[in-house]
Amino acid sequence: MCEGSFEGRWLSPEVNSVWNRFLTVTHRLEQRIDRRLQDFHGITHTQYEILVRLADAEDQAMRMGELAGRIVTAKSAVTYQVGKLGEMDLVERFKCEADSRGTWVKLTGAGRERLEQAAPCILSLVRELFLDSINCDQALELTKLLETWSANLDDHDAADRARSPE
Amino acid sequence: MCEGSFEGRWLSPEVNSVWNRFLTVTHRLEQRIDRRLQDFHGITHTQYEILVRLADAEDQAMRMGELAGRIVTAKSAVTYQVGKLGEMDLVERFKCEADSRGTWVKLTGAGRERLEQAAPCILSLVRELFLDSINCDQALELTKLLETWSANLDDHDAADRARSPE
DNA sequence: CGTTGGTGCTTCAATTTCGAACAAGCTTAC
DNA sequence: GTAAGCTTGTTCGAAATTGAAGCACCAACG
Repeated sequence: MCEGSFEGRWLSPEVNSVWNRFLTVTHRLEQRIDRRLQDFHGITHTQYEILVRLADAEDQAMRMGELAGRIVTAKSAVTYQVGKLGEMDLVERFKCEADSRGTWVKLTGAGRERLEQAAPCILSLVRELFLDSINCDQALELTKLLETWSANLDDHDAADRARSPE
Repeated sequence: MCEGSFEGRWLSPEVNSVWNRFLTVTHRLEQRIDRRLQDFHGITHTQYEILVRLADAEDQAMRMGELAGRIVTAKSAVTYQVGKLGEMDLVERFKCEADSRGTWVKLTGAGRERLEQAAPCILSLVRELFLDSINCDQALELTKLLETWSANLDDHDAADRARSPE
């Protein structure tokens, strides 16, 4: 990237340290958020993410599969967590009319309430740790970076799909 | 602390989407790396991280606690994974002379070999997905961002430590 | 029709992670 | 010295995550 084509087996030290820092920072961020959610709101980060996606969705409802796609985890994990959220009455399941294999998950009133309690707390943490301390230019740059990475990952996924069906 | 006075309860949409993308991208990156490590080299990402840290360490050895600090996980998880790596003979444990509560973990020859096999594969993936597609300025900017976040997290940890001992 | 292939979700066993409780050993302050 | 309090690392049980296998259903082509 900076030092052009790069035949060595190892990354140059500076580059390696960028990647290490990246891993460390992301882990620490998630840990922080997870802890705060559990301490103050009794849900895990995965559960919170589910509530957020549902709240954003049309009709506050979503299909299991799409949910699994958005938060990035195995489908079986979503089944499990939606089960948990169901026990807490934060979420409800409905059979899907159009496709009877399918399941809709819908935010309940209690679910919406819980989210509205938790969200300001978490969002202020996100601002504090992640966003407040960066300026406009940096935010713009970050957005670009994220888009780049996203596109790279998409390419990679596409390449995989192209390879395996053979 | 969480529900205090607070009028912008929600992040603005653009800002929110930065955070969401960030979460998504980091998860996808880790997933990719994990899969490649398991498919081609028979170790998980956590195990790989342990090997990397040990290789970087003086004498290719490290104390359990420091290891847990570097890769960001619970101490018990490190005990577990070092156990696994021990079974595979990639790592060895030694009692610590200076402090007999302590344990040293040391990379074995086989461990070093395994790492040298895996590293180019993983690093090229990291380059491909993460680093190649960004230019020098962006890399610089990213480094700054990571430092900022790191510092924020440090402050936060410090604030915690200051609060709890009371 | 029917049968073949693919999809959506769940179930299950295996693995991993976490936090709390613990044992053992250091350290400090009297 | 020794008692009180930290630190280090492990153990334990509970929770979460994963991938594979399975089940029920759709779609589409003969």
